Amino acid sequence: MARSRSLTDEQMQAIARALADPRRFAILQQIASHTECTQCSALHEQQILSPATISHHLKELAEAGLIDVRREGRTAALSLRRETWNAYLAGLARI
Amino acid sequence: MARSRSLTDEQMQAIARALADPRRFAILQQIASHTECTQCSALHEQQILSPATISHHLKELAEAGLIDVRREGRTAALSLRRETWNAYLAGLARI
DNA sequence: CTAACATTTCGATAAATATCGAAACATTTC
DNA sequence: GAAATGTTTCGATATTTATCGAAATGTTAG
Repeated sequence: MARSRSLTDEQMQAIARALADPRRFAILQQIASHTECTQCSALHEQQILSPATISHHLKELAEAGLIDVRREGRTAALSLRRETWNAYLAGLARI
Repeated sequence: MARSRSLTDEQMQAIARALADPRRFAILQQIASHTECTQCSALHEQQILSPATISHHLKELAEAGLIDVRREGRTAALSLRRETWNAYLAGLARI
């Protein structure tokens, strides 16, 4: 079980912002259900977005702490950080 | 217990967008903990925002289904719609 | 009905940001 | 090391949107 300490207001906001864009959220969903998204290009095909834009969104998600990006050469393993995700849900629930 | 049916993607998005702005989120929090926010002007004093802007944010929150606004003359009762809120949390949890 | 108060609408502005093409940057494989 | 493949950075653009002041609208009380 992930050790999720509670998030600061800034972290909460960063995540809320990251989730606000529909495409970005779609990307996150795709990563969460890890269906073949070991690369940017996989996302590129499924979403109708240029590699540049995908790259930008992945960066945002990573900076918000929502995903992990492990690069191994030309491949990448994208994964949802459940720890952050749960902490975010917990934060919202505390409203 | 409110019978919250699950939200459409559009509703989820609308809420995510509504939560993305820090001021708006602060307003929502204030409403949720209903400390004396029976009027726009109360919010006006606590947030550093013009009435016009508060009004705008309240509209967004209402349109996203996050709050109820019951006006009674010059007073208003603002309240969090727990039903929507829970449905949103449930939607996110389903990722 | 008028004065006082509270909120919304309107119009404008400034800041944020999603998007892309092209160029630069890795990394692997031949 | 050159070609191929995949990703990021850069610069530019267009859209969105948060914000406000001022005017308009509504509501209560004298």
